[in-house]
Amino acid sequence: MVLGKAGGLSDSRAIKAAGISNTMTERKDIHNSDIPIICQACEARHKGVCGALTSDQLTRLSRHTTKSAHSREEELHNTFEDQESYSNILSGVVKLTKLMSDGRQQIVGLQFAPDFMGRPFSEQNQVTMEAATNVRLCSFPKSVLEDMLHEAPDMQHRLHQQNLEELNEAREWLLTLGRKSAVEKVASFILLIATNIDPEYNGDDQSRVLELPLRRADIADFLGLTTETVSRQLTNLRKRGIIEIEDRRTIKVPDINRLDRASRHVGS
Amino acid sequence: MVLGKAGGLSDSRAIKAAGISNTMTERKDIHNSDIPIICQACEARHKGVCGALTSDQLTRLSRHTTKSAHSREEELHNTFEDQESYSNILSGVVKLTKLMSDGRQQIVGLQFAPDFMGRPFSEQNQVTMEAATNVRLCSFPKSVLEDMLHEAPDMQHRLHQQNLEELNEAREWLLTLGRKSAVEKVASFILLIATNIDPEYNGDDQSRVLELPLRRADIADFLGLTTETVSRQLTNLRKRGIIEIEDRRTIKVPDINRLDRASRHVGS
DNA sequence: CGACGCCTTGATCAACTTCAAATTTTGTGG
DNA sequence: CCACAAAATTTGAAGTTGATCAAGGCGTCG
Repeated sequence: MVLGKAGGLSDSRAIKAAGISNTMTERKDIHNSDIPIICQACEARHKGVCGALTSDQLTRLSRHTTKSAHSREEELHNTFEDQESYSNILSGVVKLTKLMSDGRQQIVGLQFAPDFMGRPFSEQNQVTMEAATNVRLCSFPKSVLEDMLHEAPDMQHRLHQQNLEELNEAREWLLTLGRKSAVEKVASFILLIATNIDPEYNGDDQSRVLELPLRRADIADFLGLTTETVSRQLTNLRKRGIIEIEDRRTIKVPDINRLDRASRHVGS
Repeated sequence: MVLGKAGGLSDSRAIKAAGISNTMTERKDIHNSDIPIICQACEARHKGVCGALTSDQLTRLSRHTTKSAHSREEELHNTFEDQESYSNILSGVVKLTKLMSDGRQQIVGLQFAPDFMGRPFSEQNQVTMEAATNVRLCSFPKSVLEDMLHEAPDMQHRLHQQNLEELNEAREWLLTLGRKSAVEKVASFILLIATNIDPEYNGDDQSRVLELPLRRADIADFLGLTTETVSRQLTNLRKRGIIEIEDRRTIKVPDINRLDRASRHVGS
């Protein structure tokens, strides 16, 4: 992953590990003194695959690590500087899409920080990865990561866990695509975002404001609908008071339980 | 898994390991002399997770192994004789389904021999397992298998591989459910069966006869359609000469490439 | 035979798509 | 900051696909 847009003209900036500054909050507990600086503020060290590594292993891995930034709609590849690589998502949302020869398209998954991107020990699965929002990645050469996987079974295990989670999500989505109406699909999507983006609480527990990481056309590709239908169902939900549309990318959910009900019930 | 139909009245027969006979062809190369008899003819020893075990490990596992038979439509549980368990599919097809509270249903995956059923190291994923055809299982207590997984990293690895394969299939199916027309869906289903059931060749490479493991209602639940639509699209394909319907459960595919085209193209 | 389960076929209907156009938002250059 | 062009979204009207409702056929099992 990293460096993009097939053609070559890309505005992604690759930042050598050493030169990082803005996102790295270097002050931390003393316990972190042996954690590589580049890793200290990284979510992947807690919830991601890197959490399985000792500080020594982390140090070795970090020596080959490269961070990079990518802008919206950029295609992400598992290559960096001619090396095959894997990445962790540091921030942003990545969409996994499948394309048919006649142009029909389906988003088959979304990945959020601190997900791991790539498929060690597995052949291609014919999905393309695209930045849905601006995205920052932390990438390592395949070989280095694979060595690490061999010596840290826990890391393999975490990867397995993530893959199982993806399988659960894919199956949940099969139900959504196969059996839900257009409104239910849109409600399900908003709910998915609400549960994956760290929610911004708004006084009480129920009301929250969401930043949609996808534009209408992407939502449509995710839900197997058209942009027009997505738009119509959003206004449908708005008129029923289930959501408020603050601006096209931001939605307020006054009562998440009502939204949840809307994602599983046909009637009004 | 094993023993079924929630209620209790079930015609599944549990057969203690020692007493197996019919499906076990005991003659085998001398190399197999140290392979447990119960495992000798088992596909799971080659393509399944058991393939990662040494004959010693296999022997230990087989001591706690129980084979069982289940009939069509029986619900399969991860329990046997009050023990939680995992299973390998010896023969038959198992459907994984999701159910909504209002009765809508979606099949989210099919499993064929010698797939492993169960989710070591993972919480529930809210799917129910049902025998689509008559099914034979080989089950082990959870604890025994989990111990085995700990001492045989290769077995974990195979399990991971199978899960990745399931993820690929689920994502492929997301494309089918989200973006294909009814005919394309039905064609895709037949193609899926053709590639998963060991095909019965018919002279040349292209023509083959398939036994459908699902009835129309199940196919509909798999494709997110109604039985009526499935039926209509099958006759549609028949009239176009892409399939021949020998009897409701058996279909002949004269040219698999035409079927493949039908699964991805809209027109006639 | 007769009942039941399963599948097919037909007619009508509703949901979603398609086509078309208006409106809002965003980006760019002066 | 404004003007203007391009992109994204919304809205409307008409068209299609697949669902729903309703019969009828076929095969199996008692």
